[in-house]
Amino acid sequence: MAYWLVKSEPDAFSWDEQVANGVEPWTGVRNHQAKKNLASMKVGDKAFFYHSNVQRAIVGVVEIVREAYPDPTAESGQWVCVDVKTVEAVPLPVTLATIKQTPELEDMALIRQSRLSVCAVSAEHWRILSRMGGLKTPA
DNA sequence: GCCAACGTTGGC
DNA sequence: GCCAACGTTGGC
Repeated sequence: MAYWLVKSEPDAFSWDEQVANGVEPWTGVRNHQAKKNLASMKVGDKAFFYHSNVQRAIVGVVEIVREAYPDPTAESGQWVCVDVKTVEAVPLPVTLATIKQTPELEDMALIRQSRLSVCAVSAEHWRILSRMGGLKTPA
């Protein structure tokens, strides 16, 4: 099982909407590296849900429930999306500022490539972030 | 609101 | 195929 981090601007699509919807197609990715990550996702993989721009924090956990298929919002058909299911909220949102202050996390793709909207997360980083976020069941 | 990083476009 | 111009993203 792999771990990921997906970004969304709360103004466009927020964690509250994700919770309300339960299962949501993760569409709109228009970056080749992010697309590659989407295409690598497997059912059962987990991802942190990150609020970019306004809040800049990890606020929730989602699970991949459908692997990459053509993004219906892309006319060309050359982009893909996955379906993600709400798992749980992060009790203590982990802010970008905190992540940057944590030496063990400084080589995360999230930090190194701030514009990448779908990032891989290592198992170790996932464990650290889960603990920081106050999650009871760090995978 | 500004700016850095980065992707894309188009002229040559 | 190079590179300048421009647009977008996201942090501050």
